[in-house]
Amino acid sequence: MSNIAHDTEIETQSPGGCGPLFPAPDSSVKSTRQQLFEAVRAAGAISRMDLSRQTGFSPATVTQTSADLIASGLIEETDLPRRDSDGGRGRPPVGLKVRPSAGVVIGVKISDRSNSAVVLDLAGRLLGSATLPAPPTARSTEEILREAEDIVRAGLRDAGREGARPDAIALGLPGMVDFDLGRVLWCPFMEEADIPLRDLLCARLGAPVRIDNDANLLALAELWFGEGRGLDNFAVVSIEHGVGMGLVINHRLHRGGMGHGMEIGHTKVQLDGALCRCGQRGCLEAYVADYALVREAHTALNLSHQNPSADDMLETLYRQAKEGNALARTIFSRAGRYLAVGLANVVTLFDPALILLSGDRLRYDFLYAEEVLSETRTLTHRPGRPPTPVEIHAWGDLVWARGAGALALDFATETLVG
Amino acid sequence: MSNIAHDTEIETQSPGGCGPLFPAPDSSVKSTRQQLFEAVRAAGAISRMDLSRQTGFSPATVTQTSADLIASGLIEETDLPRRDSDGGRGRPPVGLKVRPSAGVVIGVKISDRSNSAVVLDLAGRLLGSATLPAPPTARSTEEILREAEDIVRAGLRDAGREGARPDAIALGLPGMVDFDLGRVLWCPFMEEADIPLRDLLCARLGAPVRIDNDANLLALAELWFGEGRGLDNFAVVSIEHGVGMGLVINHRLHRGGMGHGMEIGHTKVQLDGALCRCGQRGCLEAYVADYALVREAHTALNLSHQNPSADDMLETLYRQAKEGNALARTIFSRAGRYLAVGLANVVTLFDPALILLSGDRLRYDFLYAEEVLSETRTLTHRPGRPPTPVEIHAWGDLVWARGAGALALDFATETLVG
DNA sequence: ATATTTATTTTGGCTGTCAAAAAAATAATC
DNA sequence: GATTATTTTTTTGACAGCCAAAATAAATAT
Repeated sequence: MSNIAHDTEIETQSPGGCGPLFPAPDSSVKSTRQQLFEAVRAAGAISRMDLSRQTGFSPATVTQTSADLIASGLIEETDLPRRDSDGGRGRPPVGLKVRPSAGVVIGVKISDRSNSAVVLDLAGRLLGSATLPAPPTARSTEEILREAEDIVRAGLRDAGREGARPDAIALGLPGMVDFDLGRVLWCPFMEEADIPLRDLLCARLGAPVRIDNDANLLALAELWFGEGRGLDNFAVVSIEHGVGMGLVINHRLHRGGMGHGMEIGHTKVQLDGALCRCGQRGCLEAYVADYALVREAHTALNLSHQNPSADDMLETLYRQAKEGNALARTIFSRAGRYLAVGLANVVTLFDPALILLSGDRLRYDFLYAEEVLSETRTLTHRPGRPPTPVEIHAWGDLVWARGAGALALDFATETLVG
Repeated sequence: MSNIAHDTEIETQSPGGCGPLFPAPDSSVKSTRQQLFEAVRAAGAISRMDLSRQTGFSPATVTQTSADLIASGLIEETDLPRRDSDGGRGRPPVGLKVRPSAGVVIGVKISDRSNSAVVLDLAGRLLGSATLPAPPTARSTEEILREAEDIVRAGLRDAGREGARPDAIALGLPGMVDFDLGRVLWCPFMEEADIPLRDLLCARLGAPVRIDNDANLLALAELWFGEGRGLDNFAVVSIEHGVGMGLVINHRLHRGGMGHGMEIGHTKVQLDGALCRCGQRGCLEAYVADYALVREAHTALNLSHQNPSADDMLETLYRQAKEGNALARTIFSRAGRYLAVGLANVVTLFDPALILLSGDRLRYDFLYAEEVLSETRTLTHRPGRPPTPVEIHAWGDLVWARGAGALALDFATETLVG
């Protein structure tokens, strides 16, 4: 017979109701105006009917709202490339596109090698860019501010808009950045910590500013301009000095519970493993980052009497591996295996639709080798399910700035259109 | 001078526009009616003014909509507990609460030990429950359907609603479940694979059905009835036969890119590590799951001549560890260390506001020991940031069914209120 | 009793959205 | 070349939803 049992500890939950508690009214709902504007920008050029079909708004609403957006100078009519689909009968559609001069935004990336900036119009098109060498030393907040100012100015000059006041500026840098508060909690090349950089920049540059972690910028670059545009969710993993990750969930960048970046570099791939610069052992970064490879190269290449720079050392190690030096090869191959474990864990935990690998070209041959990808596939093999695709995406040096540009674009759109 | 460089590969992206591409009009927007209903349920009992303040709708709208909801028989007025805050001057507020008889839903959990069900009213209150032993053998789809029917009937009987037609039923089971398609891709105790169980159940039980992975149910139980109600995001990790995880992001259960559960159990904690039943090596599960412990117990306890059940063996191992048997202790302590690595990786990657540990009481002493939690803290230590809280949450056996109840409640709400 | 305070309802109006009809602009057909 | 078919876009009129402000209700304080 039925062995019915009551669960007494649950019975007592009555006073408070049930269901998720929402802290504030959901602010993520965009106005029709903004939705349509963004759909126009996403499409490049699109007819009113297609807009209606894509967004679900009625043709009447699209006509009205687009008239409104045109009157505001935000979009304009344009020719539409001939669509060969059905004969071409009927009234030909007229395209809508973002009016380029509706706004200007700037995306900036500050790093320990070079600073760069892109200048974009409100349609997301590149108006100009600039790259300036960055000092290799630790820098004060004041220096960072000046560098930001310089690179912004150089970018505007290249775009032929000297002295223009951008509608939004976004700046990315490595380290721990609290996006919501606009503070740099820690940055590898900054002397000070916990700096309210966003507000300082805002005051200095006379434009609204957002700051973010550079790994997030990569994800934004893919989401806005690259592979990720059509995907519900994906992860971008980048190997530079550290190992970073940006995660897009449901078409939006996910910044984690505390508002900081996702730190794949410090996931543990080995219990009691190699020492990481964070002080812990077994971090992925301690196996695949620059300094980890250099550390091993130091031993393997027997270069301890010289004192070459880290970059040179890495270069040498890389060359030797390519020439067939077994020791040098094992260094890369071990790093590669651990990288595969790290990637596999991301796949297993998040199950993203795609993983994009990004970073310095130097590393492609070894760390992004087919061997690593195949090991990742092995480690995540699930019967009956296709393996998560892992792609290597090589961009130019301006990706980061481009991602920052996307962030700025998003911000400016809210201000100008919303 | 400025070392300006153009990035040619980007210049050529013009045709397609930029920004995320949204596949379909965002369907996640709820009607005012439903938002207010859910706010009432979340609060338990709440005045119209408080409702207005919480949801951001004007008092006028709240009055109108609540009148509408009352007319539909979904909510009703109620007394409000005296609020001592300010003197108690002015017109006393009138409470609103969900009308209990507005609907009935059932949450069901099928497992390899016992099946259970809870019957809830639309306010989320427990009307009745039932638990029936489950056969330890592999079961056919037909058997699962019959068991589901039985446990639903037993639940309704316990709730004194024999023969009632529930407004929604949700069912959870271990394994791989495709929520969106309503299919069981694989379940440890089912003979067949890739079964459209949702639709089969729907036909059999005559009510709308949803099915989900049991780890997700735990997360839903916490989100609706437990610790997670007030949190933006959190993870629930459960150790049973396998190791599962449910992840709540932004007040919503995240089901992963492919729609399946997050599989923390198969994250790799050791390169070339212990063999897992999934065929791979180094999975967390291969160190902390039942069968892993039993495997080691087999060696340690020197019981190979007998043939005790896995449960008995675990019990023996546990007792011996408690009595001070060093070998038995090392088994648990190693498992604990790997669990710490697994948890640390979740913290590092997701940065959730809270991690809840859930599972069988038996395991609390060793796998959920303070030692493990402290190791997790060590492995995730970030200077300047407080450690991610990890809590052990002990529920009764009905948690899973309760989580399924939440899922059913959500479904029924949409149908009845939306 | 009267003033004060807080909650709720009523009123009137505004905004956004849509369905349906009309208009516009083309190709196909006779 | 006129007519018809087809597709896009605009116009029209109406309705739903939400709100601000005023009015009403129900209590406490004086």
